Amino acid sequence: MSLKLYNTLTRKVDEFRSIRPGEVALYTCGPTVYNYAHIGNLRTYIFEDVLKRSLGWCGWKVKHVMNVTDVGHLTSDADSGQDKMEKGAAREGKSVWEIAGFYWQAFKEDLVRLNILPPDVWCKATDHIAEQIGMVKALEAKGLIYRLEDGIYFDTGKLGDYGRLARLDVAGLQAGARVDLVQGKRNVTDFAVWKFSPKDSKRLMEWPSPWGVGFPGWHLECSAMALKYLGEQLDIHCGGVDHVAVHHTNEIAQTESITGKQWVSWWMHGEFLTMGEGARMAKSEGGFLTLQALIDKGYDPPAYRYFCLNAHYRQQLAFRWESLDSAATAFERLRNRAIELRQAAAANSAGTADAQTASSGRLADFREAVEDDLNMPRALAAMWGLLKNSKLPARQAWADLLDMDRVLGFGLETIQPRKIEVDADLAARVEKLIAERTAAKKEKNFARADEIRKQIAELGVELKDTPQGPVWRKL
RNA sequence: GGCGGCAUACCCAAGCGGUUCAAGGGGACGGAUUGCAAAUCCGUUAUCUCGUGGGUUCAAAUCCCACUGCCGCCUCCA
Repeated sequence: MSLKLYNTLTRKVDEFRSIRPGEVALYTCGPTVYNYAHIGNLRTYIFEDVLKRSLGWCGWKVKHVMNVTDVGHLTSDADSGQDKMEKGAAREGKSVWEIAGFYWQAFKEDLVRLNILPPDVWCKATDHIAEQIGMVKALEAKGLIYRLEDGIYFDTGKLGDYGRLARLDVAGLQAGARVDLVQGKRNVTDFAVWKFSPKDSKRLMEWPSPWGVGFPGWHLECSAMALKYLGEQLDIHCGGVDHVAVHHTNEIAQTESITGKQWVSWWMHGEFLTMGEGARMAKSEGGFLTLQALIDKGYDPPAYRYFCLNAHYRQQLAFRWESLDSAATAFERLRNRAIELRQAAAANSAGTADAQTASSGRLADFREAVEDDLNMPRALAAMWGLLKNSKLPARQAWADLLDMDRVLGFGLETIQPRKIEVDADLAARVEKLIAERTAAKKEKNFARADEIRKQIAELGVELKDTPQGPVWRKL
């Protein structure tokens, strides 16, 4: 049980130790369900999945909580007064609740398609309004909040170490702030813990509170739900790097103000997937790639997972189609190799002592990579080392591969050959051509055979002659 | 303006003081196999080299400084 992890709090890689022996309380920031997740979001969830699997693989029992932000919060168009949820609802002519339900479901499906294990607890912000109001009350009792026209704000100036996580230079922020100052805020870094509904319009989502009708500030939900499900101290809290400076910093401020204890031992952040051609992938900017878009282009979701695992989680990764192609090819080889190995293993007897040794060497490399701050590129290298080792008895290699897959999460145990939906019409045409070609081959009329193969290729079908006869598949 | 990161072969990407002066994947090329292909297997593909220029050190891709280029955050974007 030795695992070294980078901690944003200390900016160092340290050996992970849980608060309670053998158990890990893990909180990961979940999606705001007003639209589909884009592949950049998904990269972060893949990283968190690898973290969670690695903890389990190293022997910890993990309790994982993930929130779902279904409360509308403000868009970046500060003056519009509309929030993302309501905007999504207006766009699609549905209620905010329908929107939230729909995209949450879509998100869950993405997780399944990427072999991301679901959390033990899903918690929705709107199911925890009372807890959030309770936190504001607690903050009020400590004299840490103040009231402005549009909401109740947290006074960050009262905290000595505000911004410790992000190492914020608060003075510097004030000097160079390019954030529009809310009128009356005492510090640039102050943030809303409760927002009032606009006087002239009724929001679709709003709740009464001791301070007035409105809705909770965004940062509050994670604090409230993490406290509820994981207690006052938890081991690891994750999210995207963009959350370091604001969201997580504010979560810490609120939570630790209330409990008086260090809340989170380990903060971990996944780096961004960037779009090669300058365009940034952001939900709020309209154009973004979803997992479904990749599928529509013919990629299998685990190929995207492979693409992500090929780079370290703390490294920015530029999305390029050719890089994805490269990952997709590698993943197909892995899939085929795994299927062969599974079949061979079923027929094979256990290995010799020598083979056992060779095998444990590979596993040792793999373990070292995992334990070194989740170095998946190295872990994949170890996996290929195992697959390339033809001396290893199949049963042994298969057992080791499955063990590695507990971390990698490609679902190799039950993986099936890639199949692409083909309509019956096309299938019939291809079969007919193949029959003709087989006949031509029998007569040694290879020119004719090649011509037919060309015709088949024009239908977007790849034809292979195997010892078992011709095999085809739609590309 | 503040904070942070990155520059390694054709591409992606590990390595972060010596113990391999550089993993793995993709691609390309050569060979085996094939009627020819595909798939598969074997081999080759950074050796005045790790953006450039200095420095530290017995020793640097790995540490320090400068420069250049790129990227991200500081907006309720993962």
